[in-house]
Amino acid sequence: MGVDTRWLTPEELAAWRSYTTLTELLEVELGRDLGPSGLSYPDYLVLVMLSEAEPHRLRMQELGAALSWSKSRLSHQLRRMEARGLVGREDCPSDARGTYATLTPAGLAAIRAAAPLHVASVRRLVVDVLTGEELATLGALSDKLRDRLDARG
Amino acid sequence: MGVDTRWLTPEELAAWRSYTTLTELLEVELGRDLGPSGLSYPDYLVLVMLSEAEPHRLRMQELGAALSWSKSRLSHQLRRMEARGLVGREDCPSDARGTYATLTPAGLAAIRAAAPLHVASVRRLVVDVLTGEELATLGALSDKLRDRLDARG
DNA sequence: CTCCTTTAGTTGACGTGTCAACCGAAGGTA
DNA sequence: TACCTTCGGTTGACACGTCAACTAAAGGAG
Repeated sequence: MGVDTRWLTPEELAAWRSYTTLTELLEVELGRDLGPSGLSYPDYLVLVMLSEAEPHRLRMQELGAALSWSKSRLSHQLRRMEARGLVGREDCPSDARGTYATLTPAGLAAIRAAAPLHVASVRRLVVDVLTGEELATLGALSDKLRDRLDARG
Repeated sequence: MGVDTRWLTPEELAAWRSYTTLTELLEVELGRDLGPSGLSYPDYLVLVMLSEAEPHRLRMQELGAALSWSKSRLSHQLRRMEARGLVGREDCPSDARGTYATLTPAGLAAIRAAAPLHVASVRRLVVDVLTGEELATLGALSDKLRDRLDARG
């Protein structure tokens, strides 16, 4: 068994490589565009979540779930960001195990400065390159694949 | 200026987040599925390229171009793989600056063992989840975006 | 109350990837 | 010949992310 692998057809392989190559390039490019702001892409994602919360704080728990990040990834990321003064940590009164991640004034200023840059980057590289219909299709296909990922695991 | 940022519409934002979330999850999942083989995803990509070459070797140059990797990324990756005996390095006779990356017997054995695992993973997570038409659409959209990326820079 | 499992989060070691600085050879041009 | 730029590749410092081990509190079951 295992010997009878169903290899990918040339068409399947081509489509798959197109997709993976794109995502790798895109990630690098988005990160580079964000560079001038002094924020990395992970930094940006964290700050977006915190700035959308009211008040500007979230349990590590919720933050991790919203980003689909592992506990340890989040913990490391916040440690680095805390060292740079972008976020803070507070104990949770109602659950002694819990921790709130909070947005500092410096973090708020940073995300406000970076957001226009990032949006312009996303538009230039993706959103404005596709028609509305194409973008919707891309989103729908992504959702379909994601559902399967979540379902199985 | 810059103040008049064209923010993403809710539809655009939703599609964009679907796409990015998917790719993050997918990357983690593909890496995990490859785990039992002892190879990482980057390892796998390098070995695929070398095993497709005849004889089993490529100039760093070509390898980097084929993978769209930076020189330094490739150099680091090969150093680590060489230490594990998966690849070797040879001087290039015709250009004293050049280096060949070569596939060792251990590297060949590793890729032969890992390939069925990886293909099964790609099928399970992506290829077999979509219809042929959907997959082709995904590939075409990726190509379109990639063209724009290459064109601009 | 005691024990046990689950939940929340942190830490350390390690593989990965970026950037910038560097080195030596190749290939002009004067 | 000498000079100068480009090319091919390596290195070091540092940011990122995974896994596995760990601490400590919460929430049951007996």
